[in-house]
Order: sequence, then C-alpha cells, then structure tokens
Amino acid sequence: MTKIDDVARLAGVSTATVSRALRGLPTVSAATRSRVLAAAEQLQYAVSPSASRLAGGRTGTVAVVVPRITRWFFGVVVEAAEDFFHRAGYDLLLYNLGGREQNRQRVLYATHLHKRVDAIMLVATPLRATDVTALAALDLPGVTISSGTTVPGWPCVRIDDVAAARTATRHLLDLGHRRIAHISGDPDDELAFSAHLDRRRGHQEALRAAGLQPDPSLDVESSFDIAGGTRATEELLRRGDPPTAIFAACDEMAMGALTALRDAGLRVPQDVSVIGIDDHALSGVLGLSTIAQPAVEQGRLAAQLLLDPLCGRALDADVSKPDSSVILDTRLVVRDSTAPARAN
Amino acid sequence: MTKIDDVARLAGVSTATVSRALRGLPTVSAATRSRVLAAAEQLQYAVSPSASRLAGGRTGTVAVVVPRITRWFFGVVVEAAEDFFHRAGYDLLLYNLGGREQNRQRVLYATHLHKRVDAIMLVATPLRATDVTALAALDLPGVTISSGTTVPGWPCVRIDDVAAARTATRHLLDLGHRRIAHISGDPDDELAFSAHLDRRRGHQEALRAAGLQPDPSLDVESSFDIAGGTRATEELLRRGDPPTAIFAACDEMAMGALTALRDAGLRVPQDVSVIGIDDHALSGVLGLSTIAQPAVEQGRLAAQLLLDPLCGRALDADVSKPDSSVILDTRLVVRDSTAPARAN
DNA sequence: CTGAAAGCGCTTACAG
DNA sequence: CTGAAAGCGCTTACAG
Repeated sequence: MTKIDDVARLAGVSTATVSRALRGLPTVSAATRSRVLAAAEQLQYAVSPSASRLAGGRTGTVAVVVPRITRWFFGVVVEAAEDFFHRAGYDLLLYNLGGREQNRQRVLYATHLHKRVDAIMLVATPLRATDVTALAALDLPGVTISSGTTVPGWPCVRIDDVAAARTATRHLLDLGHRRIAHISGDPDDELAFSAHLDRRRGHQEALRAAGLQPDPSLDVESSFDIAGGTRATEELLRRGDPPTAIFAACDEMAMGALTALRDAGLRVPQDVSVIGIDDHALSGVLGLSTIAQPAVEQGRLAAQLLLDPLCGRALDADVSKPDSSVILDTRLVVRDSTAPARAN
Repeated sequence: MTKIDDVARLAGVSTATVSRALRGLPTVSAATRSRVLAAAEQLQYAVSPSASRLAGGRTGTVAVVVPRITRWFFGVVVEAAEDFFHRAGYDLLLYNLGGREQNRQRVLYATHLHKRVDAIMLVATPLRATDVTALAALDLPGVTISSGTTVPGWPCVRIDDVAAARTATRHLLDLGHRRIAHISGDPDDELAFSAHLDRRRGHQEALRAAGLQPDPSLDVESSFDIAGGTRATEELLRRGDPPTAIFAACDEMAMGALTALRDAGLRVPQDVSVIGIDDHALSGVLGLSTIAQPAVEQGRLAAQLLLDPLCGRALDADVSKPDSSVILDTRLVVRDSTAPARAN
C-alpha cells in the first residue's frame, strides 16, 4: 500500500508538506499543492486513518446510540444524522442497544467510546446517575435527542412530550370522549424510552383540565412497540367496559391497538377512536390520527449542534449555550381513526 | 489519560506483557496476567484504538452499507448484523446511501474504506463493473446480502427472488385472477434494489406457466417504497380496466397500493387483491398477504459468514467456499388482502 | 511557505 | 513466559 513517504518522494517534498497539502491547510503554496495532489492521485494514495488519528488526536468519527434502529423514530433520526455527518466528513459508529441492559453498559461505561470517537449522539437513551458520570468523564462533546435526563454540557433536541400528549387527549375530549384509555411503555423497563412518562403526564393534565379524574383501570403499560400496543389493548378489553377512545404513547403502539380492536370485532373509529404520537411513515396508510413530530429535523439539528463546534462554526445564539434544549413543534394530524363519541 | 506504560509500571512488567495479558494471549503466566489486569483496572486503563490499529493492522471495525436504513428490510438486517458484530467485539460503521449516487461513489470508490475497516457488508447495493473492481482492489473480506451482482471471493446471502415472486403470482392465479398487475422499482435508477428484476421475472414466469401473456399495461415501475406503491397504483388505475389483483415487489409498495386503492374507492380484497414480498412488521396490522422472507436470519448469517474467517473459525462445508450463495427460504403468508376473483 | 525530527500509543518479531 | 527495541504511518511544534 502506498504511504505518505511515497507521495512525498514523487512530489519532491517532505511528508509534512504532503500532510498539509492533502488536508487543505492554507500554509502551502498553490504550486506545491497541485504537485502533491497529482502525486497522490497518481499513486492512488489514501491516508491511513489509524495513523492519522494517533498522530492527530482526532478520529473523524461520531458514535450514535439508539434503542432500536428498527423503530420508526430511531431509523429516521439516524438517517438524517448520518447524512449530516457524512457530508461533514465524519464516520458514524452505530450502537443499537436492542433492549439489552448489558449493551447499554458496554457502550456507556467500559470506556469503550474513549479515544474511539470525537463526539457522541444519544437518542432516547435512558441515563442513570452513574451513566451521566461516566459520560462526563469521557470529556467528549455530545448531544441527546428526546432524552429525559440531560448530560451537563450537552445540548438536547426534543419535542415537548407533555404538550404533545395534552393535544392528543384534548382532541379526543373535543370529540366528546370521556372514557379515554392510555397505553404506553413500561416504566420498570430500565431501557424504556423515557418520553412516555411525560406523555402520560400530558394525558392526565388534559383529563384534569376537562374536569376528569384519570382512571387507573384505563391506563395500561406494555412494551413501546406494535406488539406492546396489541397486548395493552387486549388487556384493556379484558377489563370490561371498554373505553371509547385510546391514546397510544406512540404510533407503533397505536397500530398494535388497531390490530387488537379489529380482532376483538370493534370498529375504528365507530366503536373506538385511536390516536398516537409520531406520524409514522405508515400512519397515513392506516388512516391513523396522530401528533406529528419532526424526526428528520431532530436528527439533522442534533447532528449540527454536535458538529458545528467541532468544525469551529459558531452556533446561533439561542442554542449555543450547552445544556440548552431545543424544542421542536408538533402538530395534530386528524385522519380516520378518531371520530365523535356516540351519544348514549 | 492513562496509557500502557502506566499500567506496565504499576504491574512491574513490560508494555509487551501488558499488551499480551490484556488481549488474553496464552503466552502469559496466570500470576502476571492477574497482576496486569488489576493494574489496568486500578488505573481505569483503556487501550487507544488508533494506536492499537496502527501497530496491529486490524481495525476491529466492519462497514455496513445499506440503501436506506429506514426501510423495513434494511433496518432489520442491520439490527441483526449489529448484534452479531458487537458480540464479537467489532464496531459497525454505518453507510446509508440514501438514494444518492454520489454517496455510493464516495463509499465504494474513493478508497474511503481502505484501512478503515477489516470487512465489508453490502446490503442490496447495486454494483457496476467498476465498483466490483474497486472493491476487489481493497482486498478485504466481504459479504453481500440480496445482491444481484456478486463480488469475487465474497459469499452472498439472499432469498430466491424469482421463486418468491412466482409463488406470489401463483397464489393470485390459484384464486382465479387473470388480470394481475405488477408494480416494482425503477430499473433505470442506478441505486435501485436489484432484486426487483428477479421478482418481475418470477411474476412473468408464473403467468406464462398459467398460459397467460404478461401485459405491459399491467406492469408499472416506480420507487421501491410506500410512495412508489401509491404512485404506481394510481397510474395503473388511470390506464382504465383495472386489474383484479396486484403483486407488489415489496410490502412497502403493497402498502402504498392499499392507500391508492382505498382513495380510489376500491375495496381490498373484494375489488382488488394485493400481495407483496417481505412480511414487514406492519403487514399483519394491515392484513396484507405476502411472501415472508427471513430478514433477521439474513443479517445474522451474513455477519457470521463475514466474521467466522476473521476469528479463525471454520465455516460449515456448504457455505465455506467464497463466491457461494446461501439461499434462505421464503413462505407464503395468506391474510386478508387476497381473495378469489369474482366470477364475471 | 517548507523541512527535520520528535512523538502519538500501541503490537510484533526477535532474542532469551 | 518475558523484555528491549523497532516500527506502524501519520501530524505537529519548532526552526528557518
């Protein structure tokens, strides 16, 4: 494999000059630079990332940690961030926790990320106090997306989950519903997406604002995915006196609810209204009403917040101070899964 | 940051011994090893990946290239492969082409992968002759999943797309359908998932075997996703004399078809039957009949084929020769979107 | 603007 | 089983 010495020899300059020319540093004369580029081209030279990193101290790599890449929100966020990172010349190391506590430990503790990446993006990763400490000890720039716990010095990009949930439940209330169930993730699951706690809170706030008392029998926890939505809804129906509406903490759970309701012979929205949060790619196909959240925008913005300082760019004043949260807007999207409650 | 010299000093051995002990090489006495481990533990030592790679020549990293991580099949494959890689101690560099030819060039040509990874996994990445040459020049082990073009020396994991499509169309024929449309990806798109060519072939073979001539007016190409399925179906309906059944080249296109049919006031399956290929996570929710393909298994198996040789493990005889394809089974799943053609 | 030299932090023959 | 030493291939002060 050709190395920097070969290029230096062919171009008739020192390796230091080759290094500078190839990286586009300004302290190289135009004539020298073009000679170096020609030599590198001719020899098909590519720098050795390992050598460059060891000598230079920067890895040109960022770590992205997600709970499950197969879930809609995380896939979209990663895609958007990946595009931004690669345009900026950074590589992306993917860590998919896959619901295994052990994986989270390995990534967050074990100094695994140490010297391996220049920056870290944590997507909806639940953090204990010890995790935050370990992360801070890494002394790397980072950003969190949709995270309940924040890391000192790291900005956070998210939506207002409480408000989004309030809007969802209020939509159902406005349609005349009173028996409104809520299905969401399991708070006992250490790896659970923490946003669901806020979503429950928003739901209950909306109920109370309408003069209703949250009914524990209408609140079921399960896993934060399609199967969880199905199980939670089945449980709901098993309890008897079914709700006239279900607010699912995410669209995937809402889809599971749709399945369970259909299997139980209940029609949506005639018998039961259903609404979720996300605006999943398939929500339109299913006619699912939802609170849309900007996933692409969250991924892109978080990537930018992470990289701009590394690239020496200044940030906008309103998001430039670390620890600051950027809250993006959500939007009620009414489709066919929600309808007025039947008079009774 | 503590380095290997610090550990060596504390343990009272040479850096060479620390290196050996930490990597678990057998040529270290038990007593020495535990002394080294204790010292490393005490100092919170973590090896510098860059230094280790430069000196050792191995990166402990594999590149995974996918067209779009947000599409069902690719997300599932990456998740399965990621799990396998991380268990084996390898990091995963994700390259999401995102439909941009430019991205493919950057990843496959520009020697970008050179010295950056130990192995490459290409998922449904269309390869031109020049790409294959560039890849071969990298001289790295690799594996392809669901790829039309193979790379010399790289095994390939896939399903039999022709057979899967044949089964889908035969299912429709068995139900009495004769006007069976096919919607699939755009062959002019350089970045297109190449499997759709095989799927069209299987479709046409099944028609001919039933004594039918493929009708060009019932064959529409679009993008290989939900929106593409919708557009293709709208085009189909615009042509007049609609088909009684649609075979979509993948479930996401089939879902788009469902939307278009509903919007056109056609009922599924009463007016039009629809079948896809995949068994997407939401196909059950939508009641979509399909040909299920094992995505997790393909990702896991491909990762194994890639890593086993690197880890010095022997492969099973039937898949051990490079260039060999491993073909996994598919299975017809009948749900509610396909029904007998109405007598007329 | 350019070069000589040191150094980044490991691993690997080689020798014992 | 262990160590001294060379070397992996770059980048970075430092000097000019």
